[in-house]
Amino acid sequence: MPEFLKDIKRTHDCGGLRASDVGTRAVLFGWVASRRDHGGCVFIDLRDRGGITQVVFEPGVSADAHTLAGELRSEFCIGVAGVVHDRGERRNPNMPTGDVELHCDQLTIFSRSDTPPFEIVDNSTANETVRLKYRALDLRRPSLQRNFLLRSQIYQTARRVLSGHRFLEIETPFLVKYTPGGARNFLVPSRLTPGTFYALAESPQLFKQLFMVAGFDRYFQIVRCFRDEDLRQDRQPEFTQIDLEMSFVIEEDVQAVVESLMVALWKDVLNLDIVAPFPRLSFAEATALYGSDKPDLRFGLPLCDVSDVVRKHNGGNVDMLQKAIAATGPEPGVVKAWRLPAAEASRMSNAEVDKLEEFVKGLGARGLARARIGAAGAWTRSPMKTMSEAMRQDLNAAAGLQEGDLFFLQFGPGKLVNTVLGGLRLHVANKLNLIPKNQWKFAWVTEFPLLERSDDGKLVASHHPFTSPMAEDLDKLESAPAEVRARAYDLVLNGNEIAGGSIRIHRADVQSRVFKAIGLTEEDARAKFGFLLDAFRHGPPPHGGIAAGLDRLAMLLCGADSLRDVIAFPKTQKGTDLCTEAPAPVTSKQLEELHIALTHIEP
RNA sequence: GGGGUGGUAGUUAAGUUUGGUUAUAACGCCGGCCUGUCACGCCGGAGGCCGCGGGUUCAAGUCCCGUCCACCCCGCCA
Repeated sequence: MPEFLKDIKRTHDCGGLRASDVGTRAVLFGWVASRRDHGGCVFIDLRDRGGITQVVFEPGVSADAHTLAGELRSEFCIGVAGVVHDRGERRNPNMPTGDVELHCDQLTIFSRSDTPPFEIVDNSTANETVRLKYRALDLRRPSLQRNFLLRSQIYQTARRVLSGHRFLEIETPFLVKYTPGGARNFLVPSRLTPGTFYALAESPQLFKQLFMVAGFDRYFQIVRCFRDEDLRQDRQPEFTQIDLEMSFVIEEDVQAVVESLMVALWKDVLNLDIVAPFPRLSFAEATALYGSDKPDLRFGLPLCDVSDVVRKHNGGNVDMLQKAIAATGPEPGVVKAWRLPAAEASRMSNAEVDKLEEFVKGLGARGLARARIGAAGAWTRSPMKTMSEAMRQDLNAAAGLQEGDLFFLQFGPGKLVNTVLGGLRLHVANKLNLIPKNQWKFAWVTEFPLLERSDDGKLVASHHPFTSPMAEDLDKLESAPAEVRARAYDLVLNGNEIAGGSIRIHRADVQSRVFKAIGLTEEDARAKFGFLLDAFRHGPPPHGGIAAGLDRLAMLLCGADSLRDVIAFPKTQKGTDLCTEAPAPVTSKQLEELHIALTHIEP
């Protein structure tokens, strides 16, 4: 008696059989996706990662197999052998294998299954919580299997493209020295040196710069990074980057490599031809027009800065606007407007418009000044009734307002105004379905500010302290440091930041001026990055690089809604893994070994 | 740290506004019948700490307070 696995080997996967296989014997292994038991005749949909094939059990073909098939239930793992038959008139056009079926004459049940906690189907309605708990079952769903197939293709393409550009794949440590600034690190206690800690690397940044000093010239790595920050739909505490660094380059060289990678990814994964080079816009343009440094360019509807108009009229007899432009300090007050043209505005009821105020309050706004434009530029339903006619007319002209338009004003610190109006632009566009599907709008956002104010008003590096300032702004490093632009660039796709990088500083004099600008003394710098500064004393090449978020790329290429659908074992928003129940307490013995005592919390 | 949405059979939801008999449905599950289904069909059945803890009340899924969990967002993410 021939045995499955030993004598009877798999001949196809469950997506492979076609009309051309009719008449041949085939052996399939997989899981019972569904059964339709007609008593005298049993149908099984058999699923594996390749697809689904209908298997038929009839007493006339094999009484044993037919009897055993009566025991089959969802998610039993089985092997079947038999002859491939043409389904003729009864074919199923909805399945790739729908022209054929396997008439099973040998069946083995490898293992049985409890009733699954949710149905293993593509359009599963099961709550994500229960799916994450039973992640292995969730990962059986064809749509998730496809996501990981595409993700695997991304690794292959990245390696092929970058190797083709002479990049060397070299690994860097995860257990690294804690460096302050930037993302919060996960800490790992050292048992061998009690009282000291490693940090989990938030990125290989400093190591890849050492590679350039080492003369590797071009490095890349598909690398896990760890950041102990709050999670989002597009942010996980551990995530994967396609990280690269190149010597003897300027911005365009790095960007060209990334563009070639994107072109190849879209071709290999989606068989789409995207056009490079991608358009460029400066950080100043992006935030001015879209209120964001990662603008969604699939639709227009830009913002409009009307600070000058309001300033010219000294607030136009509206108290809150007067106060807004009078604000001074590190964050001068701005007034920005957003116009929703009549065609779209007519699709929003006044009640819906009023609801937008609640939405923007959630973004941190105090309120939402707004108006519907009536005949002859009159403002209706506006809370700013005291506004002077002169300023109203100037605002109409500045924003290009026409009858039927909706008009929104936001004022205050520039960053908040941009968050609010940029968020409103996206919110309304989503609500009104103004964002075209199946479009890929890549863009480089360039000329980021080198420095920014932290909460306590001190200047900090906005990217990292090794980012090179733009040559034309170098002389402002001491006189107007906040205005210095960096040789930094982000790649943006459909409103997502998918890569970010910069040309680095390789000159010691520039590096110490940047340290000085962020209030870092020579001693501080040595304590924090001494190993890098030491290396840079021995002929560092000019260099720059970038890191692309592989998970976000996978999410976009898969059309997934969340990073959790392209990461095999993702964390929840509180950073827990519902499948393994990490993080978890450890024993007091383990803590003792590490010389760690818990305060306030019992182990 | 802050704002919002949700939690009711295995699953997805209704019921909560206005407290009142035995908490409803679909899918799934179990048993029976069925040789052409593919959302199979027909007959029968089981299945509930209404997230958890307190309170108000003659009476709480429903009202109040607290808390936990999940999701979305702001801050944060050099």
